[in-house]
Amino acid sequence: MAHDSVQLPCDGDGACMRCKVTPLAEETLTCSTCATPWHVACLASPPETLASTLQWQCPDCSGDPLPSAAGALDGTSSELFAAIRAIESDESLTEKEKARKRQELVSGRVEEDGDKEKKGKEKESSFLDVLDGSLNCSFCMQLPDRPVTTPCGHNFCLKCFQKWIGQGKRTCAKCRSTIPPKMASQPRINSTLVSVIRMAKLSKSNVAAGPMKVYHFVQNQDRPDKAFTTERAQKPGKANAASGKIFVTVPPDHFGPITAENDPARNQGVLVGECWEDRLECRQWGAHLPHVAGIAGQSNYGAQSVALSGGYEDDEDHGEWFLYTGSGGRDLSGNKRTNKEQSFDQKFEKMNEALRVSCKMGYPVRVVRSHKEKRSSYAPEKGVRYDGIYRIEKCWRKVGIQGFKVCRYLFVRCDNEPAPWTSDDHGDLPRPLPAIPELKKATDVFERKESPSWDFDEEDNRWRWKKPPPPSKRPVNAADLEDRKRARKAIRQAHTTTVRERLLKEFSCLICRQVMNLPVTTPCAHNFCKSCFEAAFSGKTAIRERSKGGRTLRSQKNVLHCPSCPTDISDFLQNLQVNRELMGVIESLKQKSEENQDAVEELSEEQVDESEENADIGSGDSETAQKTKNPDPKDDLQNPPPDSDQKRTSKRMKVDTTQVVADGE
DNA sequence: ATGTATATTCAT
DNA sequence: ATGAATATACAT
Repeated sequence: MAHDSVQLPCDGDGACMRCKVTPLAEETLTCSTCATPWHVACLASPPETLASTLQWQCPDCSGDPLPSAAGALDGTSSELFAAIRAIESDESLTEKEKARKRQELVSGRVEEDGDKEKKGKEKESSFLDVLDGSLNCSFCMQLPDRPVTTPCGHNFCLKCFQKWIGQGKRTCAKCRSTIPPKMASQPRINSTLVSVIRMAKLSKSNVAAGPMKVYHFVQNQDRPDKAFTTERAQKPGKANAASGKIFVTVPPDHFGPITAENDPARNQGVLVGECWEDRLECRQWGAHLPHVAGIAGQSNYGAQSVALSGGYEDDEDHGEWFLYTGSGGRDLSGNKRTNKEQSFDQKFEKMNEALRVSCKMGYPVRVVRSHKEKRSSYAPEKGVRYDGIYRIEKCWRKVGIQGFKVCRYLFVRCDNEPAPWTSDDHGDLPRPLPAIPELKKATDVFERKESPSWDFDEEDNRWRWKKPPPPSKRPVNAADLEDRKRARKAIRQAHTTTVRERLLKEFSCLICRQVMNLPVTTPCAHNFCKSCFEAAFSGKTAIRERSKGGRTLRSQKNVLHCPSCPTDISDFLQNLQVNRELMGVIESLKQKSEENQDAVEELSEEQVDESEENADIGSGDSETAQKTKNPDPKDDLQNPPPDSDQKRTSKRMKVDTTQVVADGE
């Protein structure tokens, strides 16, 4: 640990046992598990977001002393922070009252703004009561939908705010402060507030549905350590950077979400809401590979991802859907990398054609938004953010703002996780296409005729591959391949280790402590290797005496004790039988463990590729993966079932030994 | 193979 | 503002 490792909670008097100061209430954090108060300033890794604050566990309970990263909260957030903690630590409420308040939360309203259909009259939740309505949008008096926050610290729904601005108003509807032109023209969604509202709903569903629902939505505290860059890249900063290692194991032409199976580094996949510093770092996690270009794709195959970076002024972002402009049409001769001036028409070729193919096939297209997109309220404040899967529903050409033709694409979100800007507790549902006025003047309109590859499954209630994704045409580079092999090997070895451990634990000889060879089970139900057992009685066996025959036999017989207990097992010794049932179990377990080992060693590169492609089919939906996966026996080795088999066998073993014991007696 | 385009990034 | 390094796709 790089930081000071001493971490102590507050004592009975509320004083921090580390700095001896009694912190203010706002500086105290209570562990969600053990309810111990801690001084925030003395924590090695204080929670960085409000969401993580609510569920914060103290170092003792989490056992997870992550290095600290500065996570300064702005003024608005601090208010919220205090308000939320007020709910948490409201001592005027008994547990019963808290439960009742929670119940009210459960029955609280579902937030919908005026533009959508109201879902009946819903009463204010206790969450709002506690916050004193301070978060509410002053226009619709509801928790803000797509919240935006003015510099004067007042919150509104994006749509309410835009309506207000649209009426020519330039003062805050709540305090009459002047709204800066930038805020008026480019309101940005307050992601902290999104988290707060989402969290309120979480705590709601938490009470209603028992276990906390896990949302696959990340804030930056969940990000891994700084992405790797090559030595070369580190010298002059990120200019002239080599791209650095790609952490995920998807081929470059992989369509759809990047799932945990393809994330050996974190076993998590690329989650909606994940942010990166820049395009290079984004590339390292596979969300959008091109370092410069906005479209990733191949003209004869399809487009896998796009970046909304504000490079084309015709772009129009509505969050769940947007109008995207194709690339090209600009003279970039020389070493220019930016030239906003369009000097010729765009055509459906190269990347623009790749997008059209994805439209035609209904492929899932990953979307990242860059902070450079200044005109969109949905762009992140900084860096590049993964916003999930979209489909291209239509494309066409029109005359762009600069007078030359541009390719146009209607992107509509279709992800199973909620977008980073909504506080919804569910992903996208199929929605009607928006009306596009510019389509009236469009040429070369193209609409998908066939059924889309990625579509909503009404039974599963989620988006998934309805047709197999196109097979990867791109070889995976050797380094990646090695990574993948290593990752798989590690997983399998973890499994074989547990098999071994179980073998040792349940089937070890009480004498040599090894897995039994030719197991014998005594009437007193102790198990040994036959050889160990016999060796324990070498020179003492009664067998020889017996072979002499005669009446004195019984009286001559020695009393021989079981090596593990005082039971006389001399009779058993005289007719020593290997427990063949038990031996069978042990043999099969040993074999299984060895097969797994062999599988690790024998797996050729082709086989890795093959299984990787199979895994691709279900990416974004593990259940689908199961359904569509080839019934290749190797798959079983690669994804061994959980240890249900083992439990069964070990149970059977117990029955068997009882049988043996009964027989013996 | 070689050259060029591309919605980047950083230094000069 | 402008140039250089960089990776991918695609044309030559």
